[in-house]
Amino acid sequence: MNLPRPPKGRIRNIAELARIAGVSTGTVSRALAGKTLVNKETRERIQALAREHGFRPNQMARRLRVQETRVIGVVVPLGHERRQHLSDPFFMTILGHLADALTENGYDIMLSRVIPDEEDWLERIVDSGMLDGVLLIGQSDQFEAIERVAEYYKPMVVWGSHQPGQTHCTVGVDNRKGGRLAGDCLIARGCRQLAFLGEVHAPELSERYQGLCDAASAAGLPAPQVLETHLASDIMAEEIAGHMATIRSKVDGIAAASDLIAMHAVRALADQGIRVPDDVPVTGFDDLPLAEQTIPRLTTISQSVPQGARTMVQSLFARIAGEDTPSVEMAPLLVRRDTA
Amino acid sequence: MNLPRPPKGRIRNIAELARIAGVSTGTVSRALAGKTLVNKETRERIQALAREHGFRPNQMARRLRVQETRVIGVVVPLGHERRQHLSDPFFMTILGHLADALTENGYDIMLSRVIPDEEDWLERIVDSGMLDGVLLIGQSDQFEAIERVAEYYKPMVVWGSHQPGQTHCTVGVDNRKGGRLAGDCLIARGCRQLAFLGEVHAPELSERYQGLCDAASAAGLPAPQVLETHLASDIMAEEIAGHMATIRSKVDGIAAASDLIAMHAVRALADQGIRVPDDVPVTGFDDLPLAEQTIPRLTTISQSVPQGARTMVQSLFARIAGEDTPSVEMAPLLVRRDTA
DNA sequence: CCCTTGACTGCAATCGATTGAAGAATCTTT
DNA sequence: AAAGATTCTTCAATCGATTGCAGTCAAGGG
Repeated sequence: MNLPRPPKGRIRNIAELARIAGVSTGTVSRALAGKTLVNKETRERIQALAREHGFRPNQMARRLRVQETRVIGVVVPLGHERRQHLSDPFFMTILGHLADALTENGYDIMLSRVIPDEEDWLERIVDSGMLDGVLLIGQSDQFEAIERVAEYYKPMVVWGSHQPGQTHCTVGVDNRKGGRLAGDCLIARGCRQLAFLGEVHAPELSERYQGLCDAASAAGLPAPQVLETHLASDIMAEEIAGHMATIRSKVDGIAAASDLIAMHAVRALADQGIRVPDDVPVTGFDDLPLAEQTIPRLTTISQSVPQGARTMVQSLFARIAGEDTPSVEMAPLLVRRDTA
Repeated sequence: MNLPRPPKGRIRNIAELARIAGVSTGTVSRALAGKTLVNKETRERIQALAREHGFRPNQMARRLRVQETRVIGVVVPLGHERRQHLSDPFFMTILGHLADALTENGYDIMLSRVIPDEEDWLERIVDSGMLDGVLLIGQSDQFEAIERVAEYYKPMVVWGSHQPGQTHCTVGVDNRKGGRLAGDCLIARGCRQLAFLGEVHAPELSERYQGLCDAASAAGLPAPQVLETHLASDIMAEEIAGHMATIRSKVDGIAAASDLIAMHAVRALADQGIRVPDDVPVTGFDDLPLAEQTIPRLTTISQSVPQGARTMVQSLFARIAGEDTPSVEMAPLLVRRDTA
């Protein structure tokens, strides 16, 4: 049961093992792979020898040879918002679910956060020869680059929004409809002066704002104003606090671009003695775990992140197997909790 | 500025590129690496050709040859608590910070969640030949296995607690002192009947409980009771709610094993009309972002996760360079917020 | 005019495995 | 006992790069 503490005279490759076993490298390779092609006795003898010396075949070499890595790249492009970090709760949440789904299927994960300075950042990743497939979390402002690569590189699935006629395969929620749901909810509570708290440079967020506008115009209200906020959490808190200090009587309902933003908004309002939702209702977006963790719990638009992650992984596996999978657009869902 | 949309007749390796360039593979290799050894004109011609055909050298082959991967393994062993998922907020938080530090230094990250079924799970990882170094998040119940590997594999740093005389290099907080701080804080608020909410199977958590006992005995109080709770978040919520329903008048102060547990406890207490901190103060442990995101904000013991992550990465780089770094034990810090 | 030097470029070994084809040894079958 | 079938095992090519060493060629020096 015990593994040998100091693996004696370290063996570096199958050639050395072959020498001390008195067989050829081919036999060793097959023996360690458990192939029945080699005699049971020699096979077990070689395996015992390998165990004894703590030898394990070099995966880099094996993968080079078999041209299959069982590694999936999970890539977060930070184009429009460079200061945003991986520790962002949305990334972390979806990454956690992707990781669970991938490891359960025996794949390793290579995690990259890239700042798309070089135009060919994505080509570098997919052509590196290190990956069996790629999952992109968010399109950022890199729609063109993603399309270009999708033309020839099939095993790639992107979390983001779907434009008519696009080549690359996305999984995501209908952001515009999500924005609409948030707007309708606020209006139903009697809000007349809506505001969108976030930014509108990334396509996903801009669509959420569009949806909010849809709701407003359907109710005969003016277009909601945009309160600009960066996505990097270190500066976000102050910015939001600043906004919240200026809105008295100008805004009576807030649709935030994300749960994180909503959370900061609720906190800033509370600090100013403005009651949520009685004075100003607030909606989030994403339905991350944190939406349930705040008190009051956030009313928010659910992106079904766990389900989305599973869908991405399934779709990717199908693509690795050579199939061509369509984009999936999930329906957003209003989750009513305590803030609106 | 525009990359070619359909990279014409795909080139698969430097040999093909060499052929159409009319030079040898050696020259191509050197040219693409930007070595001045090759004539400026040929070099630029080859680079242009590569760009034109969208060719990029295979990293697997290169890394096999140069025996350096620039990939760091980040490994989460789930020994005693198999149901725990990667999406756990503590993992995600520290992973985010590790990822930031590593990518800033040009390293990629290979993420593995392992369930240590096979005794040699860690050997498999470090001997895979795919990694320049390994960061382990948590020791779980795998102290032996980690020690065994640390004997011969140097570039490894572990987040966890330090036992006297151990071989492997850890970075972590003094958990016992942390438990003591939590206990002292609760006692100072007048609590006489403390409880530890969590589990005591992993060494880190058990030390936190020890610290709590230290505080109790220093104040002449009986040993705090342990309210057992799993770490997997799906079952945790109910379990905690169950506990909270039974403690009336038996417990007047709760030290939770983590922020996540504390958060659930606060919520469960609130649902029962028990006020926090007025009726029952609660402390967390970790000081994750979520501790600030709940309302009320959690009073908690800070593990300085961002700093710890930086320390791990620095220490690992030193080890990759051949130095031998000592373990680092950081001092925990009581962060007073609203729950105790 | 020969020799040295410098500037490139090519050759071929190497990293550490996998695997098809061919060879050797043993066993059947007639 | 020869032919054929089985069962292992070895040989050598292959995956796609990198790099020390040797070779070529032209310019410059004596």
